[in-house]
Amino acid sequence: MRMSHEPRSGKPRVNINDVAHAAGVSTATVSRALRDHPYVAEATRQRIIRIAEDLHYVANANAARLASGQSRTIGLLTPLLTSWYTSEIVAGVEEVLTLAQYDLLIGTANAMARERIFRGDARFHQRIDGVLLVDVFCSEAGARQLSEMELPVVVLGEQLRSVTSVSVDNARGAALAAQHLIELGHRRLGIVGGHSNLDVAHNVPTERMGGFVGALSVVGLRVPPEYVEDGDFTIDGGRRATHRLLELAEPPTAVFLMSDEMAFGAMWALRERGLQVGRDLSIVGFDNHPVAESVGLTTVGQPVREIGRLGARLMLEALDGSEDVQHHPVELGLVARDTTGPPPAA
Amino acid sequence: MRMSHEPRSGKPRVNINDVAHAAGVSTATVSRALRDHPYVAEATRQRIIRIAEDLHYVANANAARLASGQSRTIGLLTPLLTSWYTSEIVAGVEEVLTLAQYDLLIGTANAMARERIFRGDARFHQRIDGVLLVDVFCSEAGARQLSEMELPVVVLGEQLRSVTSVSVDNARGAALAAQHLIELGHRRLGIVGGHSNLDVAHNVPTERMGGFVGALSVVGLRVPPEYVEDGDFTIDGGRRATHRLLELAEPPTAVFLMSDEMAFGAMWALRERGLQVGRDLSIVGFDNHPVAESVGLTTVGQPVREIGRLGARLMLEALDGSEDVQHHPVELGLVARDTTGPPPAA
DNA sequence: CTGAAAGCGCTTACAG
DNA sequence: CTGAAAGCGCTTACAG
Repeated sequence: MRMSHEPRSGKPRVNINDVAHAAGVSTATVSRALRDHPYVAEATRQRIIRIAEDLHYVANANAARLASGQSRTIGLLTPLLTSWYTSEIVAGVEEVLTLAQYDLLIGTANAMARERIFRGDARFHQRIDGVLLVDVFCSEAGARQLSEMELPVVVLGEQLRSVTSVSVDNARGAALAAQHLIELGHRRLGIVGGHSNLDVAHNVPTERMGGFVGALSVVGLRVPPEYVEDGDFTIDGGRRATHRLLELAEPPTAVFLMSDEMAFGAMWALRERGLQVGRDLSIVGFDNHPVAESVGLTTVGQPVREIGRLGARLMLEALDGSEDVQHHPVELGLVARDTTGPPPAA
Repeated sequence: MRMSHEPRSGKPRVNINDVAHAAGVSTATVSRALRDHPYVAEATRQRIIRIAEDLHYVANANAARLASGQSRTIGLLTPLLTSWYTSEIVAGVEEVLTLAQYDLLIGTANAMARERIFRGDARFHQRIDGVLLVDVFCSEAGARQLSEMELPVVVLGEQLRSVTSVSVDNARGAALAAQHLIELGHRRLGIVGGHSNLDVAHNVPTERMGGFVGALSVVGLRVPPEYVEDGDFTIDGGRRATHRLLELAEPPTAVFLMSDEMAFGAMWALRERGLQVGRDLSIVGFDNHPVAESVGLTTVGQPVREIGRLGARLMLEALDGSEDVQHHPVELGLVARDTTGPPPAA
C-alpha cells in the first residue's frame, strides 16, 4: 500500500536549537559562530564548531535562505545542455560556485523561451541571486533588456556591451584560421557558419565571419557568396554544407567551419566522396573538442571550462556589489593537426 | 564604491498576503487554491488563480519548502559531468523533473568522495528528497549501504539488486558486438575495458566482459589474457590499449572497446600506424555517441537520454511512496557501420 | 561579545 | 469549504 508524503524517517534532524542548548548559548551565537561572523569570542566559536560537528549539524538551507533573503543560488540558462561546449561550461561554473557555497539551478531555454527569460522565468522567480546565460545569443538589444533586470546577469559565449560577458575574441580566432590556410597556399577559402535562420541577430557567427573575411582581405583575397554556407552548428549540418561546397563548379580548396562538430561533418562528407581530408580539401574547425585531437582535426582552440569558471567568478563579484559591466576576453589559439595541408593544385 | 549585500531592488515582492488581501480570503485558502488542493470551492479557486496571475505572484520556494518539509529537489551525483553520456543523462533527468516541478541539484563526486555520499553528502544534507547516482559504480556492497539511507535512491548505469536501478543489459550488448564480429569471420578478438584500477568492483566492464566471452564460447572461441586491455574509458586510453594489442606477436583482427570514446582512440592508433580501420583491424564501440555516426564507427547503441528520463520517473514514483526496488533494463542494439569488415586474412 | 525576540513567507493540523 | 494560528529553522536588527 502506498501513502503519499509519509515521513521517511523517525529521527528528527538536529537543528540550531540542539546546538545552542548543547553549547549553552543562544541560537544567535550559534548562527554567528558557524558563519564566521565577527564579534564572536574565538573560544566560543571553537566550542560551537566542535559541538556542531559532533552533532552532525548542518544548517537547513531553506530556513537560512528564507531568513536571510538570499537564495545562494545562481540560475544558468542554456538552449542545449548536451553539447560538449555547454557541459564543459557548466562544469567550470559548478566548480567555482560549489567552492563559494552557491547552488546552481539549470534551466534549458529554447529560442521561444528567450522572451520569458527577459521578464523573469517563473522557474527562477525569487529563487536565484543571479543568472548566467550560456549561448543564449541575446545580442545587444536583448542585453539591454537584461541589464534592466533586478538580478546580476553574466553572459557567456558572446561579447556584449551593456552586460557583463565573457567570450573569446571570435574575430581573432577566425583570422587565425584564415592565416593558417593562407600560409599553406590556399586562395579559394570557404566558410561554414550557422544560425542564420534565427530570429535574432547572432553575434558569434557574425564576428567570426568578419574576422575571416578581414584576414583574407589583407592579402587581397575575398570570399565569394557561394563559398559561404550554413551548417547550423551540427555535425550533419556541417556535412551537408560541405557537400554543397564540393558540388560547386570551382569548389574551395579549404574550408573553415565555425565549430568542431561541423568539421566532423565535413570530414564525414569527404569520406562519403572518397576524398582525403587535408589533401583534397583542408578543414579547420573551432573549439578543440576532445574528439578533435583523435581525428587529427586542425582547429581554433578555446579554453571552454575556463570560460565557465571566469563567468562564475564575475557573477560572484557582481553579487558582492560590483556594479561594473566587465568584458573578459579569453585566450584562444590555432592547433594545427592533420586536416590541413597545401592545396591540391600547388 | 561597493557595499556588500545591498538590496537589489526597491519594490518588495508580492507575497501570499497580498494575494489573500486582494481576493478577500485567508492565506490558507490562497495556498490551497494555488496548489490544487481539494476542498476549495471551484469559484474561489478560479478567482484566486486569476488574481495571483494579475499580481504575478509566485510562491517563495524557500518558504514553501521550509513550511512543508519537502525540498522538491533531487540530488544527482556523478564523477564526471562532461562526458557525453553523463550530460545526456542529465538532460533526460532534467526534462522529467522540470515537468514535475522538481529542482535538480548536481554534485560531482570523485571516487574518494563516494564514502561521503553514503553517509550523506554535506552538500545534500536536508536539501534533497532523493538522490540519483550516475556512473558512481557503487556495486552491490555500496548499494546495500545506499538502501539504508533515509532517502530514495536510484542508480543509473549499473544494475543492482538492493536498490532501484536502470541500465542496459551490458552482457547482451557485448554479446551483440561479439556475434557481429564472429559473423564477419573474425576468430582472434580483443577486448578493451577499463576501471580495473578502481578500488571497488565495477559491474559494468565485468558484465560486458562476461557477455563477450560467453558469446565467443558458444562458437568455441576464447579470449586469451593478452587480448584483454584496460583503456580507462578515455580516448587516449583506448589509443594506447590498441597500440599494445597491435604490438603483440599475433594481434587480434578485431577489437571490441567498451565505449565509443575508447574506440575513437583505437581509430587514432590505427591512423598513427598507417593502418586502415575496418580492413586491417575491425573496431566496435559502445554507446552510439553522436560523433560515432560521422566517423562510421560500428557500435552498440544505448538510448542514454531515455535512461535519464526513466531514472527520473522511477525517482518520482519512489517519492510518491513506492517502496518496490525496481530494475528497468533498457533496449540496446548493434549499429553496423564502416569500422568492421571481414578479417584481413579471409 | 551575547541574547531575546521579531520576522522571513509559506503550509497545515485544528476547529469550525 | 474556509480561517485563525502555530510552526517550519533559521537570521538579524536591536539592546545590552
